[in-house]
Amino acid sequence: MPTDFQKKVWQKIKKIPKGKVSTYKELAFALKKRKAYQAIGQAAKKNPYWPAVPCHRIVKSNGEIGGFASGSRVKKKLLEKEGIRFKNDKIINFNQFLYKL
DNA sequence: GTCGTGACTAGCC
DNA sequence: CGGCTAGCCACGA
Repeated sequence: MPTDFQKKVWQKIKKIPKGKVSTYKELAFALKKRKAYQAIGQAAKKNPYWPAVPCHRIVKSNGEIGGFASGSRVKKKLLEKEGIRFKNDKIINFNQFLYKL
């Protein structure tokens, strides 16, 4: 049973257009709880609607992929498929792909 | 009700 | 620039 918080988080994530990414921080800020970035991660992890909810478009604020329940390798692959380039586990031109809410 | 954990971030050394 | 610490939020035990 999803909580309101999680639903809000997923709702935000779903708004991220293809080929773009967002950060936990931005998401938290959009939810009026800028310090809940870790809670965002909790919601993503418990996300039952994957991959309906593109939680793979959420990355760390420094441009790294971060973690991923199904494996960061898959996450990277999905993002690359959408046109995002990686340098090891960091996004190249991260700011360019960043989708600000 | 309290404690520990986590897909985190910012600050300090 | 790399490593460690503290702080914040939601969730499960």
